[in-house]
Formats: sequence, C-alpha cells, structure tokens
Amino acid sequence: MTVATSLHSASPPPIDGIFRALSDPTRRRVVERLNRSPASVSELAQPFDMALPSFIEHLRVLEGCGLVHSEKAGRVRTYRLAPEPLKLAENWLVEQRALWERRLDQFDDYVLKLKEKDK
Amino acid sequence: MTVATSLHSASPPPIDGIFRALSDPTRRRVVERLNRSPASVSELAQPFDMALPSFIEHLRVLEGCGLVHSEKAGRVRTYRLAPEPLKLAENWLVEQRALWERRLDQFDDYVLKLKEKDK
DNA sequence: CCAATACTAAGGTTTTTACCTAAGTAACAT
DNA sequence: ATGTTACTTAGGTAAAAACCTTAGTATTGG
Repeated sequence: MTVATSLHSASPPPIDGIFRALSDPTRRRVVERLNRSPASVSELAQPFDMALPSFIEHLRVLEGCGLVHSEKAGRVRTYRLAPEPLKLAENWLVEQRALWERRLDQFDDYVLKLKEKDK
Repeated sequence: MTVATSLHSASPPPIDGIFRALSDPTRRRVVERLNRSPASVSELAQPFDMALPSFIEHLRVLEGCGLVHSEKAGRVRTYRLAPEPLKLAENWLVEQRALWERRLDQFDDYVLKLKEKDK
C-alpha cells in the first residue's frame, strides 16, 4: 500500500496549477467576480460568450487547483473563492521581489565600498 | 496600413503570458536563479536534466513575456531579470486580496448591524 | 588553421488546452 | 406528469506546449 505523496514530491507542486489557472483571462475574470460574492454557474457564465460546457471546464480548472470551492444545492452549484492559493502565488512573487531588492542593496554596498577605497 | 494595437486590445494582455510563464517549475527556478545575478545560457541550463534546445525554449518564453532580457556578447548570451512584469503579476494578486479583505470588512459591518438591530 | 565551446535552427512526437456540439440527468414549477 | 431550468457527460477538433534528436553557425583558444 503506497502513499500518494512520496518523498520525491510525486505530485506537481500546487503553485504550478495556480499560476497556470491564472494565466487565462476568463478564469481571472471569474476570480475577480467571485471576489465580490459567491455565485452560481450560470451567473458566472453569463458575461462570457462561450458554450456552457467550455466555461464549466474553466471552473473545474479553478477548483482543481484550489482557487475556488463549490457545492451543489438542488440543481444549482454555487462557487466561492478560496483565498489561500492566491496568497501562495502572491508569496512567491513577494519573495522574488524581496530577493531582487536585497540584491540591489548589495550593489549599493558594493558601490559604497568602491567609493571608500577611492579615498 | 493598419496598426498592430487596435482599440479593442487585439494583443492578449501581457499578464496572461507572465502567469503562463510562471506556471512552469523550470522557468520559476530560472527566475529564482536570475534574482541572484545575471547568467549565461549554459550556466542557467546546468542544473537541469534537459536537452539544451528544450531549455532554451524556456528562456525564450521568459523573454517573450518580458520577465527577462538577454544580450549576446561574442558567443555567450547573458540573461538578466526584468522585475517589472513580476510586479504586474504581484499587483493583480494584491488587488484581489484587497478586494477580498474589503469584502470581509463589509461582512463584519453587516454582522455589526444585525447586532444593532437585536437591541 | 582547427578544434572546442556556446549557442541556434529545423523538424518530429506526445500531451495538454481550449474550444465546440449533441445528448444526457436531476430538480423545480405548474 | 411534464416542461423548463441548471448543469453534466461524452466525444471530437485544432492549436499550443514541452519535450526530443540531429545538424547547423559563430567565436575563441591554442
């Protein structure tokens, strides 16, 4: 009986899926919409000129990477945003900027040291 | 003589490409590496178990969406990070969180008003 | 000059993505 | 009970992505 998550990270890191999901404008607009309030499939689909099954696939992608959750009551399925994965992506980006800025600081230091030497 | 950028944003918004580029672990690792310092193609490729042409394609994707710049001197091409597109992606995410948090505040207000009514 | 280095170009395969249409199924309203 | 609504399933196409190998083309060091 083998476990799904092996030591060597068999499953692709979730951040892949999050960025992937956000790379599509339709899906970003859905996220933006759900930021206002939860909504049903048809409410979400309404602004888009797309066959419903195609649109639903986008919802599945969003749910697949954890960006949204849904539950069905009667015949309507309601989607709501799950903010944690957004946070994850944001954190990666913030981290990169932190590193970048630290590097600029190092460069400043370097320039400063050069000036010291000049004296 | 028609112009490339029409009024109706013919070109897909660059943010698509940025998120798309970041959805690949190889490319994210390249960004992380370039955050330390500029580097040549072979330096960048070295940690990856991938045919060079395949790897170079990743670099092209990164450059295509503006995340990195490169220039060739002699036979070596040097890549450096361009932080602005990262900022763009970060801004979108930050904006979403801001909206989300504003919504939570509204909910708090709502709860507060309910309590008021109870009295 | 000549070999090694550092990419680059060309072309091929497999998988994934983004769409579509047509045909379900389940809940609700009358 | 029956039609309408709200999704869902199935299956099909076209283009893009992510790899590969093989064969270039410039530079550069000796």
